[in-house]
Amino acid sequence: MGTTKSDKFTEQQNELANLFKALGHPARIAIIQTLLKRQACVCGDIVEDLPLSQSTISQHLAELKKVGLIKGTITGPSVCYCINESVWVKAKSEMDKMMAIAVKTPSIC
Amino acid sequence: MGTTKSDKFTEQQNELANLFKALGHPARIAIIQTLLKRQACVCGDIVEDLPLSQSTISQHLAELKKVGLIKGTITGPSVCYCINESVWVKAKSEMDKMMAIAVKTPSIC
DNA sequence: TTATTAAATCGCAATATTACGATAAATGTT
DNA sequence: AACATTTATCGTAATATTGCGATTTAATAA
Repeated sequence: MGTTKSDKFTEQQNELANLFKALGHPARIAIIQTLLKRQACVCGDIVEDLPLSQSTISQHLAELKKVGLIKGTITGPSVCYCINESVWVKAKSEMDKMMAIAVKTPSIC
Repeated sequence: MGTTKSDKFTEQQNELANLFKALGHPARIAIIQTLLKRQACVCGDIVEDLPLSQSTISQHLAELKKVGLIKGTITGPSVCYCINESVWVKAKSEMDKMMAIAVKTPSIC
């Protein structure tokens, strides 16, 4: 095993889980925070900011890109990454739907 | 390796990542949705609802309990699980802080 | 063309996660 | 006490994730 049984759950449950999962690593949180602060930035700047190797950061960027939370465009020899606003809008609304109910649900046990 | 270098990131980044990570599996999303719908429910009911074995669900419940998103109290022979409202309030505000900025950040690349 | 720089990908090792059956622990019932 | 029920834990197997160095790829510069 070691494999998530995605086929046993709904499309919506899998999508939401994938979004959360992509944000479930401190390096990826740090990357997002950097992009929010700088609006956009070159991959190399992120590598300088974070205490991880270039190849490791490249992998984290790829995972964030896979779920659409960020996008990157080639600008000459380097790649400029930024927040993919529209996906965040959708992600936030999905997450909010759940969280808004959760914070109003009394803990009755 | 295979080990996240948590010590290289801030407490806040690790906490946020751990919350997201706990929600980063469709079974755990499904469990939360069930608890939101029923307000509270016995472990066995969740096992009946989801297409996973009893032991697997017990592990997912333990992970959600570890980060505090749910809590369980023993009632006779069974355990009643419910949303831990106060932790969700804190989690939501942390997540919102990031997401509110993200949805307003223009995609400039 | 030949270098130089930037980023992605490959290959690998270590650890983590997912899942299940079997077993154990705890409670309630007969 | 003996049994049934419920949930947690153990042991194990398969796969995934994390991380790094080395290499490759792509684009510019000399």
